[in-house]
Amino acid sequence: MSVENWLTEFRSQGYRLTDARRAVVETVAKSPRALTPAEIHDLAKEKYPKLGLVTVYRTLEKLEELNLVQRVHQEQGCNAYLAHAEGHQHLLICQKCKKAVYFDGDDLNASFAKVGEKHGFIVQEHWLQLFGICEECRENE
Amino acid sequence: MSVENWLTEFRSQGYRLTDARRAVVETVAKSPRALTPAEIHDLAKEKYPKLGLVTVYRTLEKLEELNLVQRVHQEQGCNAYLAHAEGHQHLLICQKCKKAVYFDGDDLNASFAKVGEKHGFIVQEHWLQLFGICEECRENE
DNA sequence: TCTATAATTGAAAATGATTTTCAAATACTC
DNA sequence: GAGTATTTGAAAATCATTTTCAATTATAGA
Repeated sequence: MSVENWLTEFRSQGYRLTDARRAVVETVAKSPRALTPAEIHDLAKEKYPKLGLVTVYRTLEKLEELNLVQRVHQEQGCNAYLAHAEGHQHLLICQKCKKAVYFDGDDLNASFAKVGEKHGFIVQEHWLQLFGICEECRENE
Repeated sequence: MSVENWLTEFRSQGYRLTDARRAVVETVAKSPRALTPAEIHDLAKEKYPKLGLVTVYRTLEKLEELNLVQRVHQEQGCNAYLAHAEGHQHLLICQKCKKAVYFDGDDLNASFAKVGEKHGFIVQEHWLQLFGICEECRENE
């Protein structure tokens, strides 16, 4: 989904379109990797210098509510945000450059249900994230 | 691994055995679900009333370092600790009572490697957690 | 275009979790 | 049992996040 779509989505929920929000949305939408609120603040200030960190938090809250971004959990912390993929997707993250790629794991659902059954659980959700090294990073060693 | 083993392990690393540590270790080792530092503090104070929250943090740090506990990530937060399983294991967590059960997912490794390959990644680690409702909780509806 | 108004803003203060500091208490070695 | 280095809890410091609030701004309607 493009930056414009995000902004339209924002408007259609009754939220106003401001320069501050535009700067945050563009920053997150264009990033190849998950960013923390502080990182978003730093990057987005280049577009809109007056931007306050509080507004970053408030905008992320709304973007999460509209399902346009998701929070990403990593060893280094659980407060980074990434543009959300359509449908149910999983993440593949490069341990070096932190680039995130979505993949679908539909074929794994049956295995997950079976594992649950074995332990008396009815599985309703799952979290799956793969970590590795991407091609680019391997080449630039 | 039993509480006594944990304490022995502690000693063999040169750490001293104190009542405060014993209380923390017993609390975490015996819990069927992941606990936050504050929860551990509350529970362990029943065994050792003088216990300070700071000591809970410090003891958890050491237990994590010795691979006796692991941090568990959940929707509600990422600061809960659980006794670690032997070898590489995954978690199945009840969304109602929060009980955690380990399972091994060795048969999934090949699928994970293949997903990575498709995107140019060499997969080195993965995080997998299943959430559902356990048998007991279904019965007590 | 101009105006009225409600939403949004950033700064500062408040909060909550975690970490650091430090003097007193203590586990362990000899 | 004495000496010493480790560990302790309380209080202070830190850091991320949230709340408060007066000033600013986007938008709807004149």
